[in-house]
Amino acid sequence: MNIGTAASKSGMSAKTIRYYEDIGLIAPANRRESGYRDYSEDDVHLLQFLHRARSLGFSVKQCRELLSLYKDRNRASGDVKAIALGHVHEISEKIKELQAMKDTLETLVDKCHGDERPNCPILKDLAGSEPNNK
Amino acid sequence: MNIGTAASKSGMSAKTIRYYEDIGLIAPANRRESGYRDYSEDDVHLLQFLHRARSLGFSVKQCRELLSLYKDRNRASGDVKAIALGHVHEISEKIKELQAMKDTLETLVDKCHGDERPNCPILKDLAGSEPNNK
DNA sequence: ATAACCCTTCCAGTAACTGTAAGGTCAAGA
DNA sequence: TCTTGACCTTACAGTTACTGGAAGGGTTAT
Repeated sequence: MNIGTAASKSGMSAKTIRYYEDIGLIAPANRRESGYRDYSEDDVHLLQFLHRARSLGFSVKQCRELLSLYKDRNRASGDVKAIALGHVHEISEKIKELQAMKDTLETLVDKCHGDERPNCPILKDLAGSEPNNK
Repeated sequence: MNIGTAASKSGMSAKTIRYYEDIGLIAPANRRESGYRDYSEDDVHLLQFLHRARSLGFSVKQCRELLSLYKDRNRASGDVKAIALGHVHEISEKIKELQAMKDTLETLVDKCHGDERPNCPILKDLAGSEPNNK
């Protein structure tokens, strides 16, 4: 099948598939005489794997590791678990960070009357303790 | 003061300050005869504003808006509040997304025995309903 | 004077694509 | 058969917000 078909079956764009080939995340596709890339169901399956992993927030680098473990019939389940756990940790940290930002901003927004008057607590906070109306 | 001093006072790197000047987020600094950039306390204050805004997750583009509101003595508090609220919304969405990822991954990790056997539920999930041990 | 450290500009690299341009291929309808 | 439109190709630029490094000049203290 053509790249467009493989793209819609796997959920990613044709652009992305070519990109993954470019960076060596996936092997170069077979080519027809016309030069068009030609994909099998197995190829699509691999693309789906990648799509799912990326949508779960694994980086391309992590996908590379997961792929090599996926392709290795003797891989240890523990290796995969370690990658996943590491990733869970990263995600937790990111959530904490965002939550802290959100809390701060919500506090500021609450304090802001949000009318036409120029006195804004949000700007005051950003400007620090000693606002400077240059 | 030199850029290094302004950097440590404001909490950002000298590189970043030059970069902000480059992209026009801040005005070009005054120069000494030597060509060195020269910063005043007011400049540092502006840099601190930016540092705080960036650390709260505002994009550079949003910082540009905030800055122009900050410099405008007649700005409406409501404009600032709108930007902040929009940003809070973005952050909330991001948190939801990450939380969903984390939940999925934790479920998978729980199912994984994590030993030396190659049968891994995480890879199975990534591979979809019809695993293919090519 | 010499070391140590600061500053300058400029170019490249990062992550993971997306957009665009210029051109070749394919299938279906007039 | 010709044409139209959808699809494919490569290659290069742009995105975000910086960071790293090279090559070279300025400043300060000993």
